[in-house]
This record gives sequence, C-alpha cells and structure tokens, in this order.
Amino acid sequence: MSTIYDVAKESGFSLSTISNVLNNGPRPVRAETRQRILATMRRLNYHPSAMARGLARRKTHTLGILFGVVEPSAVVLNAYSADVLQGVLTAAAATGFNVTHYTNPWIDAEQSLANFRDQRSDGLIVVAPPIDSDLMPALASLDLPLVAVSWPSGEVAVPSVDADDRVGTRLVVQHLLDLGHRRIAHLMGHGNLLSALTRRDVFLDTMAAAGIARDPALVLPGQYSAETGHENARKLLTMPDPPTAIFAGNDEIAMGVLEAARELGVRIPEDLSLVGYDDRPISALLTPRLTTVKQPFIRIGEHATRLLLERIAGKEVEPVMHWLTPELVVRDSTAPPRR
Amino acid sequence: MSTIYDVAKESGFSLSTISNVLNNGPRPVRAETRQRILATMRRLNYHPSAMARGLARRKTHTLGILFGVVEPSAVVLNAYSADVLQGVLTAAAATGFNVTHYTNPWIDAEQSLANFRDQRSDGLIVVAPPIDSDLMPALASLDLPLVAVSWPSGEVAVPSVDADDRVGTRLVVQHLLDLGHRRIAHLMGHGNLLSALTRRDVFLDTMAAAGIARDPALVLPGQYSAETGHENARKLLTMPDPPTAIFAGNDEIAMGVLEAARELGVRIPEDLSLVGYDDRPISALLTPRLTTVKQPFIRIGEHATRLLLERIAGKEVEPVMHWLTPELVVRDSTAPPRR
DNA sequence: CTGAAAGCGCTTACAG
DNA sequence: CTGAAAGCGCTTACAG
Repeated sequence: MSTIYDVAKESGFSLSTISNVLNNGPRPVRAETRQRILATMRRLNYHPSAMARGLARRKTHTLGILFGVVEPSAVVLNAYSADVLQGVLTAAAATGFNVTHYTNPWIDAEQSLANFRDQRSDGLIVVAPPIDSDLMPALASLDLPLVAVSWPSGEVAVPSVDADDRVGTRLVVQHLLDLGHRRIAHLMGHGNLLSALTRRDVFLDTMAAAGIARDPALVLPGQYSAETGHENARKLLTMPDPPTAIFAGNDEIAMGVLEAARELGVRIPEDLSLVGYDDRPISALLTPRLTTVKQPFIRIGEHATRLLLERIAGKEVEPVMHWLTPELVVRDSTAPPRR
Repeated sequence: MSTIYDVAKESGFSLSTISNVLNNGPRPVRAETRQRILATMRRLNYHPSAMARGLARRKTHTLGILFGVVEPSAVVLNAYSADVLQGVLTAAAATGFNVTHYTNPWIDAEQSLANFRDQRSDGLIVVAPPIDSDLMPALASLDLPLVAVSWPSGEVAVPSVDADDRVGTRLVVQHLLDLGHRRIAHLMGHGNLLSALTRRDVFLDTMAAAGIARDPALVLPGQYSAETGHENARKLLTMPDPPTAIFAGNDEIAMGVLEAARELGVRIPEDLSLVGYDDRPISALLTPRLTTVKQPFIRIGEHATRLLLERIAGKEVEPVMHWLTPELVVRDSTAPPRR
C-alpha cells in the first residue's frame, strides 16, 4: 500500500499539496499541479487511509448503530430493525458516511459505557432502546451526537423518530366508518407495549368522536400473535350480535382472525371486514389480501440518519419527536357491511 | 476526552507502561503499577481511541460486510441477508470485533474498487455477490482477507459458505417417499437461479434413485412467487391423474399451491401433501402449518465470520465451499397418500 | 499557489 | 520491570 509520502516523493510536490488535492481544498491547487498529482496517485494505486485521516481530523466519517436489546446475550435484528437499518444504510451511503455496529450487549452504564468512548464513530443511532434500562440516559451523558428511533423523547432529551400510531389508527377507524361500519371490534396487542395501548386508546377516541357508544365487549386484550387473534375472533364471531368489522392490533393477530373466520364460515369481506397493522410482506399474499397499515420503517431509518448527520455537521437539532406518517393500504379484506 | 498522555502524566508512568497495561502485554507490568494506572484511567475516564490504535497497529479490529447488490442504486437487505447479518454480528461480538458496512453500490472495478482500499476493515464478508459481475474477481485481487456467502467457489479462489440445497432437497423427497408417495410433482423457482436448478436436479435424481419413472408433466418451470405457484398448482390438480404430493421450490410457491387447493376443494394433507423450502416466519402460521426446509442463515453468517477471523489471525483458510446442512421441519401439510 | 513542521493518540523496537 | 524516541499516515496552522 502506497502512502501520501510516496505520492509526494514521486510527484515532487509537498504533503500539503497532495492533501489539498485529496480533499478538494481547503486551499486551491493549480489545475496542472492537481492533474500531475492525480496521475501519480493513479499510477501508485494510492488510496488514503481512513484511520490516519480520522486520527488527524478527529472525525471518523462513520455512524454507529445500536439495536435495542431484548435479551442481554442477543443482538436483535427483527424485520422491523432490518428495515430501519436499510434506511440508515441508504441515507448514510448518500453522503459517503460509513455505518458501524455496536455489537456488545448492554449490561449497565458502569460496564457498558466504555464501549462508546472509543471514538469509532461520529455519532450514534439507537434503535428501539429498552425503556426500563439506563441505556439512553447513560448514552446521552456522553458527548457523542445521538438520535433515537422509537423512544419516547420526554424521558431523555434526544431527538427521536417514530411512526405515528395515532395517525395510523385514525386512518383505520375512519376507513371502516367511511365504509359504513358502526359495530367495530378491536383486538389488542401486548398490554405492556406502548403501541398496543396507543392503538387501543385512539381507536376508542375515534369511535367516540364519531358518536358511537362504547361497547366493552368489542375490545379484547391479547398478544401480538395469531394465536390470541384466533381465540379472540372466535369469541367475537360467535356472539349473538357479532361485529361487522375487526381492527386487529397487527397483521399477526389479523391472520388469527382470518383462520377463525374460515373455520366458522364467516366470509371476508362479505360478512366481516378485517384490518391489520404493519403490512408484513405476507399480508399482500393472504386470501383475501389484507387491508393494513404500512409502517415507514425504511423512511424512519433514513430520517434518523439525516438528523444525526445534521447534528454531526454542527447544526442544532431540537430534542423532539419526529413522527412519520404511516399509510393505509386498502386491499381486499374490507368492504361495506351487509345490510 | 483524556488521552494516554494524560494518564502518563497523572500516574507518573511512561507511555509504554500505560500501553502495556491497556493491552495486557506484550511485556509484563508489576501488579502494583498496573493497579495505580488502572485507577488513574478510571479517574480520568480514559478510554483508548480506536483510530489511534488502528493507525499504530495497522489493524482496525473491524470486519467489513458487503451485500450483493441486485439493482445498482439499492443496498439490498432482504430477510435472508438480515439473518446472515445477525449471524455475523453475533460471531463478531463474541471476539470483540466491530462490523462496518460497505454501502457504496458496486459499479465496476475501475470505479468501485478504490472504496475497498481505505483500510477501514481487516477483512471483508461478501454476501450473495452477483455472478455476472467483476465484483468478486476484483475484490479477490486486493490483499484484503475475503470470505463469501453464497458464491460458487470455483470461479474465484475464495472461501465460501452456503446452505446445501442438495441435502435439503433430498430430505424433502425422502420424507415424501417415506410417507408412501410415488407421484410427486415439483414446482420450480426462477430458472436462472442456481438454487432453483439444484433443487430440480436433485429432485429428479432422488426420484430416479428410488426407481420412480420420470414424468415430465410433473415438473413445471416458474418463478419464486405465490402467483406461479397458484397457476401451476391449478394445472397439476386438474390433471386426470393428479400428484399426491407437491414439492414447491420455496415457501412462496407453496402458498400459491395452498390457495389453489383451497379453491379446488383439495384438502391438505388428506388429498395432497405439500412441502416448501426456506421456512419463512409465516410458514408456521399457515393453515395447515407448512412442512418445509429451514435454511441456517444465521449459522451461515456465524460460520463465514469465524472463517474470516481465522484468516485475519493469520491462519491458512482453504478457498473451498463450506456447506451447512439445512433442516427438514415437518409440520401439518404432509401425510401418507390416500389409498 | 506551495512547503516545512508539528500534531492527532496510540504502539513498538531499542535501551537500560 | 520501566522509559525515551520514533513511527503509523494523514491534516493543519504557520510561513513564504
């Protein structure tokens, strides 16, 4: 590997001039000089060392990414995280930034914070940090620029990006109301997750705002799983006065509903309209193709990355929530109620 | 940020001694000296700079990862790649290595190879490089340690890791034969993909080895999609003498078969056994739960990482294929044929 | 427009 | 067991 010294010696120019050609500045270089130097670089197959550069500039031109860790020993990369990462990579590539993973699982600030002090990146994106951990407060205490994905910003003053479940839920309920449904049920996800609670609350609020009396029998607690979706749907569909539409907490729950409807001979969408949430890849392949809410995970990753790059560039970035808007994808599982 | 100089000044010891404490060697340090230095580090909140270290050692302690790019402008991170990445992260974390992404899309050697000359990583894992590109030959010409995932090793002498489709296919066919099936159909994936061709060829070979005469009407070309699965399954199931089992090229094709069977009133597994390939997350949630082949993507990532780490550590690693064994997951979509 | 020198924060022979 | 000095490959004031 040739170095900048080789280029200097070969071309006859000084280190400073080589460096200014390399970086297109800060000071000007005569066109002919530049050409000669570039030719020498090509001939020597020279490429600058990222590390030497980083050390001299005290900038790595690299973004760090850390995934919230559910079990201490595992790096968690679910479909959600993979899409966010996809967005991060795309946005980083657009500006020539590298992306590096922080892979050590977080134990606590005492043991784990040291990892983040080695200056291997210019800033950090934390994806879905656990709420009940000292991770975010500890990271925020560093002087490392920080942006979070899916983190309730109030707790620690960090800019944060997430999809707006309130908007998504309103889209769902409004869609069903517009079709003429009044008797709409909701199957909740895990009661200790913010998303499940938000979807339920906004469901109730939107129904109330539409002047529909609340029926507690139509809001069933559960899990984000096909199993509880199946179980709860059987309860609903065997009621004397079953709902004409079900808003499932997510697509997995909706798949359970689909199954229950099939077993009971309830046709979708003729007898029952069904809406999911998330738009998992499978949802467009189900029969019927599922109406659902597409979460903008890739865009979330891109947006978080742009915020972080601004912070790194020295701009002020307010520590507020950035809500991205999910999108209702209307397919074949919803229709007007029979009369 | 305090530096090693601060620690030296504060503790009264020299740079060399501090460095030897930091690295536990190479030369011994008196226990008391070590304690005093460690205490000083803690007090100053000192953590060594990854870049300064990297520059001095000419080792970054970092692995690079590059995803094969299908369309030039996109970083491709599908479910397959995400699982491989998961494995890479896990294995890298186990040895304290960092993982960094090479995000610039590959154009050609002339334009793109420079990216890989900046010494930002000690080695590179390439996931699913395109076959018809100069990417692998070009990368192999660098002095960067290289391991590929899903790359036919013969072409360029690089150690490569992949799941063995031959083993997986034999498991499928043997399972169906063991259940008593003789009239087994196969729905192929894209004819220009190695996996589709391998699965077809091994299907035919295994059937022949079992003494079953080949019936060309039972092997249909197609795509890795539910659509062609649906279409082809309708053809098969409306034959005068339909097959008693279908081996679908992958789970998506199998989903199309499921749909066609439902439309035609063909019960699975009573009237028809069905096997997929890949074990996508959805497959365990289908009705009936799909018998399929689980590909060890996470283990592939781990294995490739370990090979690369060995190369980096200076061990000889033969440029051969490492075949990992997929696993047959028997669920509810297969049963003995009716008689 | 160009050059010589110091510095980034470490590691590693070389000496003792 | 410990220290002083040179070096890793760049960038950046400082001079001209």
